[in-house]
Amino acid sequence: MSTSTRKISISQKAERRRNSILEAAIQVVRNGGVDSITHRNVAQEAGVPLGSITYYFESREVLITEALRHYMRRIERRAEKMVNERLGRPKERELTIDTILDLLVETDIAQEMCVVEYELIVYAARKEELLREVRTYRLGFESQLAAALEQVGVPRPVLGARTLLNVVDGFDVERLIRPEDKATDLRQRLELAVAGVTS
Amino acid sequence: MSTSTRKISISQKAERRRNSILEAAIQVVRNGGVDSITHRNVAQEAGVPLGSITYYFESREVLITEALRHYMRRIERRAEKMVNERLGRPKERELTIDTILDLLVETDIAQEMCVVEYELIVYAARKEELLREVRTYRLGFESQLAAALEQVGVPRPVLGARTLLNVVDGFDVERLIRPEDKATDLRQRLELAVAGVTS
DNA sequence: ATCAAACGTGTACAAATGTACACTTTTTAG
DNA sequence: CTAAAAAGTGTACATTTGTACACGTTTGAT
Repeated sequence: MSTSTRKISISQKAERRRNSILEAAIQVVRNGGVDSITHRNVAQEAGVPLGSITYYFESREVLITEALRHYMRRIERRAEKMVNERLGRPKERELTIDTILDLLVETDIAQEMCVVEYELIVYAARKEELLREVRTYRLGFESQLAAALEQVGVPRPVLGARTLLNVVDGFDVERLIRPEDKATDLRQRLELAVAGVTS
Repeated sequence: MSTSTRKISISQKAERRRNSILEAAIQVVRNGGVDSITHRNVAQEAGVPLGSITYYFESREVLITEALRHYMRRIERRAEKMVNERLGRPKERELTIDTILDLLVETDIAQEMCVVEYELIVYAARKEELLREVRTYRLGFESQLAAALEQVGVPRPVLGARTLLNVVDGFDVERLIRPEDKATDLRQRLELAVAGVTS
């Protein structure tokens, strides 16, 4: 049994090391974009020797793909956590359009996130397999939002969800271009769009 | 006089050659992204010798920047032309929300365009000077749309314009991920959003 | 304790890249 | 027509890149 726990703890250590490389890779993307993901950059950022990168990832493309997958999973976890916190006690306060919008705005707060998000999309646009994963990653948010909208009694929840998410995406793109803008403005625009959605 | 015309025609020729390199560079971006802009790729695409690239552009970064500028100017011209065609005879039919939406949808038709557009934005996000130019490039559309909305009597034209453009951007991003979708869907979403804008 | 096997690292190398620059070709002035 | 100057091109090279792989180190069974 001691051997098995030892084994597990070792593979856990390796797992952590692998993860820290992936974290470093995402950080590199944030700072310099996907094309600045090089073995040497990532190794330096992660504080591991060059050889470790090729040891844990068989090629640069795999490293990039895994890093972007890692990013998607992290965002999914964060979003899930936020939904639970916000909508955790369904009987205390009932679901309203307002809480849905709050959720959208607050899930979106991570300004540094959107940089990686669009790097991801632009990169994935040319990689068939990764693109499929990005599709389901984003479809997840869409269907969650659509379900929430339906619950609130919105006439065409799917179309509504898509439109609202379009506004969020467009806002994020705009924020890439005008980093100074605050997220409060997003709330206004969502309210504007939601007026059409609810009618 | 013959000398001067000769001079002009030569510099025109050089200008055309430069332009064809820029066109080739944009084509390369379309196919493989900004990072596939290499001297050799662009030279091959343009059908010019390698040395010509360094001759016309002092560095790779300048080449990329100029190519993206070239792209922006082309889109601006195209949009202007489309506005003129659509709204050219102001007395024949008056401006309505519907014609504005038509314009937005039709200006957006170029699916291959959006690939370059977001490559541009993601690249420019890290280059201060180019970013400023992208800002004014996009502010141009925003203020034109806002003016049109105001003319139609929309209460908050600037906020409305931003929101509608967000929908368009979001739709384009979505189209990067789901290339099969048609632009008819964009119309529906804009109608949804516009219901909020006009109220 | 020992040794094989898995794990991890440092180095070396081939390929690709940006760019300098010697060179040829074309243009222009006298 | 001729020579100087400008325009354009081909080549060579230093640098950066991904990656292979020989080598040391740690782990686990006996």
